[in-house]
Amino acid sequence: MKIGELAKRLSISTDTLRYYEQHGLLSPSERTESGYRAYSKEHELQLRFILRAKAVGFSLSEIHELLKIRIDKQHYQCEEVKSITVAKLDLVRERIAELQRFEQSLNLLAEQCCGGKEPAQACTILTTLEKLDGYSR
Amino acid sequence: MKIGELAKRLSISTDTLRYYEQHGLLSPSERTESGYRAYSKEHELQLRFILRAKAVGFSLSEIHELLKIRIDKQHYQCEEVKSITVAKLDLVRERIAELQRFEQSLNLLAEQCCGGKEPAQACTILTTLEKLDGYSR
DNA sequence: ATAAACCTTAGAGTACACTCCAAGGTCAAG
DNA sequence: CTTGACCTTGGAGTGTACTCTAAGGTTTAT
Repeated sequence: MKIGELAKRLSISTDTLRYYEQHGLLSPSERTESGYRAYSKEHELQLRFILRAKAVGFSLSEIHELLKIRIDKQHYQCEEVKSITVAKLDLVRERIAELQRFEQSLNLLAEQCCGGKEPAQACTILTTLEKLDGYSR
Repeated sequence: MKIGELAKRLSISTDTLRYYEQHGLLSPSERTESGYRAYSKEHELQLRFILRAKAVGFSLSEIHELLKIRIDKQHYQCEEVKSITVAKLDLVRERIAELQRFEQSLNLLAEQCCGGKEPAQACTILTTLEKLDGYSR
């Protein structure tokens, strides 16, 4: 399978595929005589794994860790896979909490503001941002 | 007030202050004879505004929009300020929803996995990522 | 035989918000 | 009068995940 076909099958670009190769996520082991990348069925499975891991929120470097384990399963333990997952879960939850703080503040600002054609001189959003105490992260 | 003093007062770096200047967020109007930046009380207020806007989640380019309004309040309306805020709120909510989908998936993966010393060959996280259907976005 | 559609590489560009560096000028204290 | 703490500039580097470009080689269909 050449790069264009694999890309089309999984709806990604050939650029992305080359990028993944550069970053050690998916390297076709063979080339055709003319130097074209040749991907096998197993490469397609690995790419599906990558895309699914991305879809649940893993970054490429986390996926890299997972791939090392996937490729050499017998030398790793469930524990290690789970700890990558739990670490990611913690990260995601932290990020959600941060965004929820933003949401709260923004919602308050939006609710207080009349949003009308009044000149912005007395806009509560502006004045609140001017007066608000503290701005920790 | 020289750059170092302002930086210390608001606990940010002088690099950041110069960065904000380069990006049109806060430009000291004066320089000392020797070319040092001189900030006024009003500059400090504007910087507080910037930091507070950051603290509620606005990006620097959104803050740029807000500053244009803040500086020239009489030529803008509440409506415009509110629409920037609501647009940001929508963005934040979208991002939260995405992260919550990640959280759901990751949580499911983590819960299913024994997390023990068992070899990773039968790890449910790995097998689920291999089997899972679809990977939209 | 030639045009279209594919493939190759290295390298630059994107967005975001800094952060760090080198090479040099200025200012206050001892 | 020198040391150290400050200030200046331009430019490069960071991390993430691509995306695009140029300049060229290959394959396939007509």
